[in-house]
Amino acid sequence: MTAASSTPNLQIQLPDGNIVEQPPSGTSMDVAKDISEGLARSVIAAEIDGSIVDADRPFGEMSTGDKPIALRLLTSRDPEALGVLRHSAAHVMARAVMRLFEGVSLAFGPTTEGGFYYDFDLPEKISEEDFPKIEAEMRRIIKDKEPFERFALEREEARQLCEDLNQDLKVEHIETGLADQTHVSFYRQGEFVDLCRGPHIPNAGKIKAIKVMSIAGSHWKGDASGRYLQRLYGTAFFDKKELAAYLEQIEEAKRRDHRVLGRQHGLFSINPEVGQGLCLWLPKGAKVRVALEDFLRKELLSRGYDPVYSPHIGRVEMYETSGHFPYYRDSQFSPLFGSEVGGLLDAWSRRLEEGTLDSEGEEKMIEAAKVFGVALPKYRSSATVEDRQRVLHDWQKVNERYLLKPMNCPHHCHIFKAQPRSYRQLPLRLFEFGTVYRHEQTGELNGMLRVRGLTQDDAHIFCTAGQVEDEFRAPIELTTFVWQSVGLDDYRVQLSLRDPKSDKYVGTEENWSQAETALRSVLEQSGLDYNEEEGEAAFYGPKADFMVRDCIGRSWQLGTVQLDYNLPERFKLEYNGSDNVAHRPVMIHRAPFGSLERFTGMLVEHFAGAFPLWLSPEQVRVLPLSDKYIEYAVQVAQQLEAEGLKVTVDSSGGKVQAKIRNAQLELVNYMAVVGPKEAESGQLALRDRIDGDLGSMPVAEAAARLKKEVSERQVRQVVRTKAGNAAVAAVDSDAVGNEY
RNA sequence: GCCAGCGUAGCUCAGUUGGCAGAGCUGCUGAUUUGUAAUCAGCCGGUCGUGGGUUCGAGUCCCUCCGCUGGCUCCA
Repeated sequence: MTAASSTPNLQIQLPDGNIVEQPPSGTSMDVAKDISEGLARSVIAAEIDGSIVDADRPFGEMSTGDKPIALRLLTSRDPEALGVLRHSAAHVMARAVMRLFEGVSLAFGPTTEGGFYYDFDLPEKISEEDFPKIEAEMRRIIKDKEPFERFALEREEARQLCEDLNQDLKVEHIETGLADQTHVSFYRQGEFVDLCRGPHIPNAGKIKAIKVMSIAGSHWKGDASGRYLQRLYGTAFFDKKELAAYLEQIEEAKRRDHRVLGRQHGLFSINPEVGQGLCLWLPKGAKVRVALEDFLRKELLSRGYDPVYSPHIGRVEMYETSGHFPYYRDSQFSPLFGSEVGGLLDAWSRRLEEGTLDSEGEEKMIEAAKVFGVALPKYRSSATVEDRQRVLHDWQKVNERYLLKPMNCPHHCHIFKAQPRSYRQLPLRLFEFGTVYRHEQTGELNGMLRVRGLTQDDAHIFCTAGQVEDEFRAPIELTTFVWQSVGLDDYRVQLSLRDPKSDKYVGTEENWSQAETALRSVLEQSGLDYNEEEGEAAFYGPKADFMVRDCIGRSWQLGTVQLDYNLPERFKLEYNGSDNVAHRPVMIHRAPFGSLERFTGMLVEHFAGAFPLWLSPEQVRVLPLSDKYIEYAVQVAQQLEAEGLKVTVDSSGGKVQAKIRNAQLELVNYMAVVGPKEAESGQLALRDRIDGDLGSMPVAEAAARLKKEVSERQVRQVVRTKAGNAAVAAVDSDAVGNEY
């Protein structure tokens, strides 16, 4: 197609298999132009041999050998293109900020799931009032349609350039983060030059819709002790309609906020006087939880789990054995001491460990302990800090210290140990809805999603190494079953494996590779969508975490299945094998819900408060036409209750229209209107929250209908249609079972 | 824990340059006796998150603490 030149042309293979030729200076854009001007206009970037690059990168820079270069032209229709657009929009935003503010130091500006951000260090505080002028400046930049021009420099030149530009964070990054690079790339857009890996869109005019979303704090390279930066969030799209839809989705998420709906519908309450992060389950919320617990308990019992119970506190020594106490000390509530001097010795011991206790302070501690009647004769004669700590620790051991339990597993390990175990008893599956307490940082607390007192649907499976595969498969099947039962069918799994280069892991090499192979093969067989993350495993074993996507597209990390080689070792768990020799079991932690608090909060948002019948705290409300029919209404309610349904009677005055409106707004699944006709014939007029009036029918018929819906755990997915419109619409009124 | 914003009745919110604390819903009382998304009237309800300061005077301006929200860091 193009004229031959002295250097040999490169072969470019298009997705349809066709091969075109380009000189080494040719670009993806040139290929596009050869195909059509229209295509060239819509090209955003290119995928070359699997990596995404600028559309104007010469092929010569990227040719790796004699194979044809695989080229895919990306337009706004390709999902990858949006990321490129947003990254460029981040540059545009940074450029606008530099035009508007003095002394801006640029950090990083990556894309995120919903848009992008850019971190800045600048003397002035950016506030929301600045957003309109930042957006206006961005629009001016976009209107100029200036290109993004890439150039590469040697590291030292690059460092010098950043220094000349007064970009000290970039200088630091070149010196540290990019220390192993010989060349680094920059992008220039008009007066704005930024150290950047790219790729970028051909010119700023491709950005059709932008919005600056929010401002927040962040830290340089994520180090909480590092330099404090201001993070400006924004988003960008190829189309104004897409931006509007995105903003609408955010509004929708706000309307579904479980904290708002939880209060509005009387599900739960979190009150600072009760305690930060400690939730009160109000009767209606508790009914939802009971339904979830009953459902799961029944499943577990039928799947070979044994119920157990354990107390809310346990001796600190047990958590020293498990390793939780020393390792997670800062996110636990302080220990409860059997003796009033316990707190003093604890603080004393910590100071010794931190090395923050001078001899004067040490003397004061000794004196203070004496006041409490505690003499520690061996303390002074102990030479080393370790010996002194041991003296304190020995005293603490005989004087009880308890921890509000942060984990159930140590208790369950002791249940395993409570009797001699034979291989014939394995796998042993112990489950408990165990409430644990963790002193989460104040800034982390979030409604029911992050609390300080939470109930895990916890279980620990003790099994032989050979049983790992089966015992890993079963909880995964259970988890997916449980989620489908509540109407969640969009999920994926993250398999977290060890980092082969690290030595922080416990357990033998053989166990790990055997376990990782087993987990991978289970996930492979299950057909689940999963990805592997090397280095993300816990130090004690590999794990599979479940991410669920709710009906408005948000991801939640909920259930988990984790292998553990550590606790059986620490608690010296053993079973007698068929060879009559003691063996160490493998332990599996698993929780399909994660925590009842978080799971319920997520469900509230997923259903926008409108629970399916089987989970609903108020399944039927009987509405007497007037006071005259309250008696009959109560009778109907009793009949429905006798069938196991959750029923209330609205005995307030007023018209039935008002009662219906209230019941609809309170998301009661079914209404039963009763008046003279029904009272005479032993009927009720059933009204469905979703489909409206279903007509009169005998009470028994209505009960049977609802019982069927409950037992099938039907999820008739509900979606709010428009802003402020409380109407709920069935996506598919013929939906049965768990499908929607 | 760090940064920013916010805190007025049970809930949602108004409250002007500093000048007598308001509305709707909820709740209570009464009237109404109702057929598939709002019957009417009256009443109750607040040390304006806490403590201090500036001022003749503070919901409003300043400081402290507490709490909430968003983000950062963390998440066994």
